[in-house]
Amino acid sequence: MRTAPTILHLDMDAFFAQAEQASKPSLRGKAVVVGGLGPRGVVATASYEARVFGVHSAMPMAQARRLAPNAAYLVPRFGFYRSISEQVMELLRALSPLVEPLSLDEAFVDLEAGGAAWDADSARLVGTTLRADIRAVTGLTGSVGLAASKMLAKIASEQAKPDGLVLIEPGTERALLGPMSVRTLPGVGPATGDHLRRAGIHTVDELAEAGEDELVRLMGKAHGHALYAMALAHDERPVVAEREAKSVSVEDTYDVDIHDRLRVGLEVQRLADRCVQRLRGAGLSGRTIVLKVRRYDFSTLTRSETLRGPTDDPAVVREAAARLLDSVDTTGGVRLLGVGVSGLADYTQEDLFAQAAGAQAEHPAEEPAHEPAPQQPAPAERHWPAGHDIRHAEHGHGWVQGSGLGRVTVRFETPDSAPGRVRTFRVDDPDLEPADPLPLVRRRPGESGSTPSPAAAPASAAPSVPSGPTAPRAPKGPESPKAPTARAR
DNA sequence: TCTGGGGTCCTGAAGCCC
DNA sequence: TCTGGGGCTTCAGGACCC
Repeated sequence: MRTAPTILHLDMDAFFAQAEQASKPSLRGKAVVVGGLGPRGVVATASYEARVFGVHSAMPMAQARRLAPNAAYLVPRFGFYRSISEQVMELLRALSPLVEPLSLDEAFVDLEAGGAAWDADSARLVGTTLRADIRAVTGLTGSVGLAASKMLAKIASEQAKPDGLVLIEPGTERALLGPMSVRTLPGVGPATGDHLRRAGIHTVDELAEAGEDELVRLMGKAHGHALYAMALAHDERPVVAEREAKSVSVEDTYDVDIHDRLRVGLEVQRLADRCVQRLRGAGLSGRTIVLKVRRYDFSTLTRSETLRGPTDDPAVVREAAARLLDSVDTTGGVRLLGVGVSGLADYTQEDLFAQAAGAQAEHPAEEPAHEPAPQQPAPAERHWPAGHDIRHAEHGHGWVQGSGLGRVTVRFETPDSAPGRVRTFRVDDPDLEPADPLPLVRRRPGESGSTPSPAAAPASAAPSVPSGPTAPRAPKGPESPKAPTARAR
């Protein structure tokens, strides 16, 4: 255990919601909820103004709408958030080569490894400067935790929220942790929390008093040992800059349960193709194919099959997924289907040749990621997702406030304008076109352009384009194909 | 109230091999 | 030849995280 609080944890405050507020002046100071807008959507992030009403992440959207009917409801724009995240990560990498991104809005930094800090005073100075730099470059606020271990740095940043900095002095950890709920500890969720509570363990102190043997008996070997170590504030995990992906998967929840077995089969084929696209985009192949089925009653089951060798052949993955589906009873309907590949391996030269040969016969997988889904409207009846940027030939830049019944309502404003006016158009108005997000902070003339600007980001303006394999990596790691959602706890 | 999507890690059962 | 046991892999499910 190091003796100086030189591990930094950065957590952007209500990241998605804050980014939307920064880009839309009329939403500043207002309740903003970002998440899926379908009947089965959940909240990805709620602004602090929305949290006052009890809205929080992972809550069903329908419930959020009941709690905060007047909030602005927006779909996530991952390309936009990713471009901001890259600016932030660049600032972190200037501090140390050891930066471990956890998601778009969170990362650990080993300040000592970068020579940026060596004691409490220097660490605090780095944290303060970093927060100011993030504000200057992105216009957004983030909270910083500083401690001698990852676990405590994360707990510190949680305490610092929103828009603050907390440093935990080495030597004070156990006194600080002791009275806290066991749920504070990473890895203790609802199930483990309940389990411990039933055993009469509520606080970290009680966890430590229970002793290692008792915790192993209660929670199993790995979890028991880990819990005991955390209770004593022991955490030697290093900050790891490069992480390799272990699996790649895609899944879809359907607005309405699917009962037709044929349709279930077709969806599984489509998911298999999408999964392979992601796999190939990451330059990977995999050996184990996993099918995931969530039934009408929310019961979830998985079936997997391990092949003799790794593959990135869409036909092979499709066939394996179909075989796995054969062993699943879907009567009653399914609400979610997913296809994943694990047991990943690097692309091999042989694979490349095999694909080249197969590609001529294999057209489906070569289609773009945004293959037209059957339910997608024809170009004539254009779809304008809430919150996305838009440009009008006469009125300029704005964003979609809502659409329906053949109309789209647009608010014309930019990040550095005053709150703008609202106008309504026909959805097929030829003067309207999707636009790229504008930078949140306007660069002054003569300023270096080394930092990527959100406007340079891949177009989230093309709303039907998912964060496919060719999109920039989510900052979980250079090879990680995942596009994590935000959090707001 | 009715629960997303993308991941990671762990456990336990079962089968296989030596 | 039979049995036991350890070690390994595969598979399914659960918990957790953002």
